[in-house]
Amino acid sequence: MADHTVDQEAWASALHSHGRRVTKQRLAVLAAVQNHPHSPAEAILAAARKDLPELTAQSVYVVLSDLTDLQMLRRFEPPHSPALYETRVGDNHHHAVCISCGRVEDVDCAVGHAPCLTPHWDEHSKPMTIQIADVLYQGICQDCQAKQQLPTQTYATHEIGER
Amino acid sequence: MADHTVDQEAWASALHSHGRRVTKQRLAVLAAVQNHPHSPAEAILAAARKDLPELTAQSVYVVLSDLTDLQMLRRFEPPHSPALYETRVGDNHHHAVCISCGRVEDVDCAVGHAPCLTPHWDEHSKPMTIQIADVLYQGICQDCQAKQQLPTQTYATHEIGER
DNA sequence: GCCTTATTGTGAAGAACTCATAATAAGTGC
DNA sequence: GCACTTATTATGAGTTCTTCACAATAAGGC
Repeated sequence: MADHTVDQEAWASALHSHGRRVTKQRLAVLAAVQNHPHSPAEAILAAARKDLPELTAQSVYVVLSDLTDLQMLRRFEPPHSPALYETRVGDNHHHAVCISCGRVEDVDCAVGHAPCLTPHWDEHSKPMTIQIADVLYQGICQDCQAKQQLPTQTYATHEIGER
Repeated sequence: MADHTVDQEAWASALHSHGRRVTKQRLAVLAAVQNHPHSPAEAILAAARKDLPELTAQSVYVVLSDLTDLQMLRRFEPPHSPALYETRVGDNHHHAVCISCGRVEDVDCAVGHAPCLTPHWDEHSKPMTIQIADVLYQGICQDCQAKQQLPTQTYATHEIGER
């Protein structure tokens, strides 16, 4: 583990520049998200409570959605799973989700810096001004692929959630 | 409106080929999804009840998720919105969501037939075998863009859901 | 038409998230 | 450093979307 003081100061100044007060709750949530990327609110609460036991779930929800609006955090929602959060923002990366175990991996963009930002519109649709293009890959991770080779293992279609 | 009998027979044979019985509930749900693409379960229930008033919400949920597993329907979950369903499957198209009003438009793939199916993996991540790449565009539709020009209109950040 | 078993309806429960309001504490000025 | 103002957090309940267990119903094969 590296020196967390550096991160804390970076978070503090980022909060300041967005006109937010620097509270231990926000710092704890930010640290928890950084140490546990792709985690749901519940897991972030659990992690943050190791530093700050009196933190409540509702505060975590408020902080997460506020920081997401500020673009200090990024939120994404895999199918059949609660929303996940991460600190890696602004680099336009995407995600791959294992449909068997729910594991999430980061994926850099395949088509350069701003991929697929110029969609081909249907003839009958009204074009929109696109701001974000999120790509969600779904597949099977190496571990689950290995498990499915075993004879006793039945094909688990929708077993997402790593609880 | 075209002749619905044709569609019904197509749905019936598709259900048969998946080993499912042909029930009026399934046909009503399929017709409702076809006539109201990108609709949540609640709207599908309402639409299907016009043909079949005794249909229940729980049946709709069961039918929708079963038909989605069979790939006869496609399900996707825009942020801050319940799951939406559509009958257009197997053509690898994507979706654009207006972050202001929640309107959804279909988008054909920008990069050909199977776009972005070869992600660039992080150095530290374990590659997965990718099966699906869902692209979710987020932007502002023409109507909302026009509305935001008006002085009295405040910037509505997260008003999704067309209830 | 009858029978078997998939399918649907019933009623309730669960997970994830949000809301209203009171308590607390961060930052500002003295 | 201390009081004050207002943003922030905690409390407790409520909402929404979805699923579960089990009984009632009906589709399709004989």
